[in-house]
Amino acid sequence: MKIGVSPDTFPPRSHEAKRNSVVEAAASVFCREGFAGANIDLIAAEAGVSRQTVYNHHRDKEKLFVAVVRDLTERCNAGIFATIATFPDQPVNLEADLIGFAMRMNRNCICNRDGRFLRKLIQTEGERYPELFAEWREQGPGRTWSALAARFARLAYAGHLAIEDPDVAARQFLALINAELQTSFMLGAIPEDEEVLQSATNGVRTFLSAFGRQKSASHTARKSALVSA
Amino acid sequence: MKIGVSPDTFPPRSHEAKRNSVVEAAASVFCREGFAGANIDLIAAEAGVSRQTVYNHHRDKEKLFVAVVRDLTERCNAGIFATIATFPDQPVNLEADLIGFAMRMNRNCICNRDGRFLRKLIQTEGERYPELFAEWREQGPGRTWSALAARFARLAYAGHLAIEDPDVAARQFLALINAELQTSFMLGAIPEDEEVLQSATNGVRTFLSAFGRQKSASHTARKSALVSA
DNA sequence: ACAAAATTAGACAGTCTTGTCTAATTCGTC
DNA sequence: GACGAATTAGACAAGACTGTCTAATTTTGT
Repeated sequence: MKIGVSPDTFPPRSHEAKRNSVVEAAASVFCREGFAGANIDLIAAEAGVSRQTVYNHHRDKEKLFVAVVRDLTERCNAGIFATIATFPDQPVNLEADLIGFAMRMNRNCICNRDGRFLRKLIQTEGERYPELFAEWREQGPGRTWSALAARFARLAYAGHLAIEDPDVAARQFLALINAELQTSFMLGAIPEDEEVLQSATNGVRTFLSAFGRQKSASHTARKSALVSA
Repeated sequence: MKIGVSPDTFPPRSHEAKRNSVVEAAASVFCREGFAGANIDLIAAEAGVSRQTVYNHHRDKEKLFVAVVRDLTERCNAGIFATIATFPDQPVNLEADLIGFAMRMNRNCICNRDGRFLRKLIQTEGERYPELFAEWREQGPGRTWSALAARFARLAYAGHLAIEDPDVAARQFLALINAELQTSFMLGAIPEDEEVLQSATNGVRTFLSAFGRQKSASHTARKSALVSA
């Protein structure tokens, strides 16, 4: 097929490009419909590919599902580590810097397409593939949490925070910055930027009230600084 | 109801009891297999009832699903309100009382059967039934969060806490006490009592570090009080 | 005990889905 | 341009599931 003359004819794609199309379409359909409800014909159509091509690349539905989860896990972990690399080790304005970091974490790792998809697949099919998700658990939460904990430990060592257990603090940091987004996450919705910013801001402020050294960020003194929705 | 004579013969159950059996079995199967993967024959078998009886009580699969969600929503809300009624309005030992409340919340509302099932159904099928889950959202998180916020506002008014926005504090309280259970929740696992206690204890301590009035609960002064896993 | 209502097992048609197969077409590469 | 590999559309068998129907049995209310 030569470059499309008509507007609805797409240029041909390579072998690898088709493989990726299939995995992406499969991720979308598995998330929407669940494993049992996902229809291979629909995946093929959504990938712009024939059904036989799906079976050529991935032997059967189950292998395709595993490929989807591995792919998402890998990309999500890469994104999380890339974002953790932007952690404010030498903060200028600790509150502002942590809010910025929280926003990057939310936008690039938790609320983006891959993050939402992976979370939903783990939630819906986690019990069906124990070994697959044990693998995710080790490489995902296990390593990313301790990487984040190390950054917080560094901040504490430099005297910016008073943290006793960095692992606990890291988990609580993540919990706090997402505290107001739980309902959206449950329903699979994509929260608005404003919501994300508000949740991150309120979360970081409470985090600093608990772990900050100077009392400037204390709750009793920040009445006028509340985020206006 | 006559007691069964032979050990593997169950006594007959009333019309209503069978209806409940069906809804309970359906909740279990919908959660395990998803809506598309749920098999009516399996639900009937698990309920100890014939397939036709399922169709007699609930016209079709979709109606049955809706009945399951409404039932779970109602029971979960009742449980949450009953638990909120045990909130420590006149705390003796604020930390211990809040940890106790957090444990009740977790055990009776979040980690119990109904809570896990409802959460999973919302996560997996929420997008398919927008109006049904909008209803849950209003009656569940909407009302329970503000009820909890009212209790925190009362504690603040009585001088036990320094809270600026009770709604934010309530959401952050819930986020903190579950901060260490997120991975278990994702995989649908039932966390051990020890895990729940540790998460609740660490969460309440951080909450009090941020919102407490007296500095006795401050992070810098509680090194020796850390929960031993 | 009797009549009405509910329940049961099983058969059944209709639909859908998976995974295979084939023959024709297109693509990548030399 | 030509050859081998990849892709395509479509048919196809095998199986699973939903929802209906029937005839027999059991339960419930009176």
